[in-house]
Amino acid sequence: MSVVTIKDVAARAGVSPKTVSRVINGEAHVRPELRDLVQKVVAELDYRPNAFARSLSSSRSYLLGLFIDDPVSGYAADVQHGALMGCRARSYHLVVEPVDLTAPDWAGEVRASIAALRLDGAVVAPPICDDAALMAIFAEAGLPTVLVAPSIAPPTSGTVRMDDRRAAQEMTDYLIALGHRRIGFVQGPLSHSASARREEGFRAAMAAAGLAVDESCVMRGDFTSRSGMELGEHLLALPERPTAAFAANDDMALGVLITAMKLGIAVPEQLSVCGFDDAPSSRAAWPQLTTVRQPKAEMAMAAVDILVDPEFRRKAGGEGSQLMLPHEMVVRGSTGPA
Amino acid sequence: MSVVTIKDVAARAGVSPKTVSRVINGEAHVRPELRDLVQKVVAELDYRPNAFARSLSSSRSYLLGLFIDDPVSGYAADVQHGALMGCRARSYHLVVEPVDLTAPDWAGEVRASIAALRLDGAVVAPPICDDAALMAIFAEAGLPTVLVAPSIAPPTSGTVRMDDRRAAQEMTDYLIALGHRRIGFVQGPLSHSASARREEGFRAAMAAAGLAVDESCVMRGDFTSRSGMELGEHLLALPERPTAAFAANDDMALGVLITAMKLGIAVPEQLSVCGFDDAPSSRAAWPQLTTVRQPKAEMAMAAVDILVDPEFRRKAGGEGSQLMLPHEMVVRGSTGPA
DNA sequence: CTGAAAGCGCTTACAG
DNA sequence: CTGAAAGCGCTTACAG
Repeated sequence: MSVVTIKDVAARAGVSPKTVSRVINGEAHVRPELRDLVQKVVAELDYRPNAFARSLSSSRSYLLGLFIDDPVSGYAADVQHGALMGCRARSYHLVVEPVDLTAPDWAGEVRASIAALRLDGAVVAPPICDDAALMAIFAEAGLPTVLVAPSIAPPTSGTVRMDDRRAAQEMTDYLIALGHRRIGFVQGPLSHSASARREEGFRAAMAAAGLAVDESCVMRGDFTSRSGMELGEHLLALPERPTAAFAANDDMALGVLITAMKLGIAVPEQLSVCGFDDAPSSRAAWPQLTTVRQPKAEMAMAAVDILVDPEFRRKAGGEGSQLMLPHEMVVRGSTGPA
Repeated sequence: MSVVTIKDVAARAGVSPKTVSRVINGEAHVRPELRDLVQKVVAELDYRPNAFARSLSSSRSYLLGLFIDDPVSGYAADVQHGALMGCRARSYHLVVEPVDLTAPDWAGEVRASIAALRLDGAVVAPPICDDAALMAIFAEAGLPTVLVAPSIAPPTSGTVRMDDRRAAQEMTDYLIALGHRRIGFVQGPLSHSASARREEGFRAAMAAAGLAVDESCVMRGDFTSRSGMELGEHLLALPERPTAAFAANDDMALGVLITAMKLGIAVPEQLSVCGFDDAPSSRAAWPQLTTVRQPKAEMAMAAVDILVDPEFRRKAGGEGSQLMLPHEMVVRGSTGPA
């Protein structure tokens, strides 16, 4: 049990607790010899500052909250991993707070966490980062907040995102370059702001290539593979079947893939299928899905950096910085020439 | 910003801070009228005890650590979700601590977390719950520790698990009942203790049915779908091809399924495939995988309960309790008559 | 550059 | 049943 306190270190080093505090926190104005001495004693005694005492007397908790809708999804896991790595690199700790906007007292629970834990900052994942009521709670608590892939950009400490629109456009350009002209699009749910941006990118690319979008080939899903399967049945039963299907996420693309398989439509020979996210399901499929890698972990890590590292924040554009991280097209076996 | 302190509540209620403290912590010996009055004031002022002050003066932090190998895996996500729900139900908070046993100073990082956060307890997920060095750190720190699905049962505060051996036996029984006699088995990696238990169950069922296990049909994978695909190629190229393949987890089963599909072997008509875990990948496949649902979230929630609820702990068998939670066979489309 | 004093917001013992 | 005192282990302001 670590029972070494700052007093023990001070006594052993023959200095005051305040000097030990200075050394630990890397403050200036300590003679080099003293600094070295204290550091030596700290190491010898294996002293670890009590985070609670620290945060009780200072205004910092060294704790960041990750507010997330559904911590079980693959998306959430990547975001969390990134946030975790960011915290670790900076000696912060991460408290994961699931937020269920449909629960009766979700707001009370969020407020309780903020108040009890004196969080130093919040990282908020989609889709809840688009909820105005939640944002209001953070603002009211004066909690520095960085949003990951939000739809809009409310006045928070910052946002980190990727260019969904452009990525969808690139994917569509790629399909067009393969010779596809009749391309089905499976939209994501309206509740996820990325849905709209991905659709915009798709339409922009089609328009730029002078291709008409047949609205009977555009249908709305809910990001589950089940909806992809159902919509796939409609799409593939169309009198004039599309030669390619682009789904707004991988799970739905997987659903389309499965339906094609059931119907005996060969992928990619008779139908190219592509998704978005580079989710685990994109690799579980066969053929593996062509998709867009979303820098989920990187976005979360950058969010942490903005929160705790003044220098990083400055470089990212200061308070309210809007960081855009690069994505990546991942071409696999599910797409081919028309 | 919540700046209401215990003093504010005490002053407004006309009692001492100590009385407020008693009410908040549900201690006995407070006159009902006073109790009601204090509770009313707490509600009015929206008072939230400062968790740090609380843990500084008491010995509790109201913080539990979830120590986990790879927070990105689907397994981890379920475990975490359960732990989170357990904490929420009891006003604890969860700090997720990834442990990479291959990192140079993982032990130092674990010690630092324990010391800085004064954790009240640790929930440890597989496979790291089988690491002796890690267990030694917890023991040395005097940290109550509950293991989820461990292989062995070192002297910790408790373990929560399912009966892997029996579940594998039931799955094998099921295949045998379907008429399968020649059954391939894809072993999990030796690093996961469950691998051995699942194999034992498979062999026990075969033996009980008087069936010989052809060792050429038993091969070791590493729990990835890639290994399942590779081993599937060997398995399905065998001169006497098995009519069923049982993989020690879903990802590998999925790999076998994909290989079968590539080779034009119909599932389940020509080959039954089943996995273990009820991972997301088991549903992403087509046909969907027959598998065993492992009560991952439930195990983690029970681990939290053992840690923080004396009554639950007593019911579970007191210190060092060994809790066994029920699993469930999930029969889907990937298995059929031989 | 260094330290003595006070205080963060609670709870633990101890009285009564 | 209730409260006054002391203290948890740090940091903040303030001196020097």
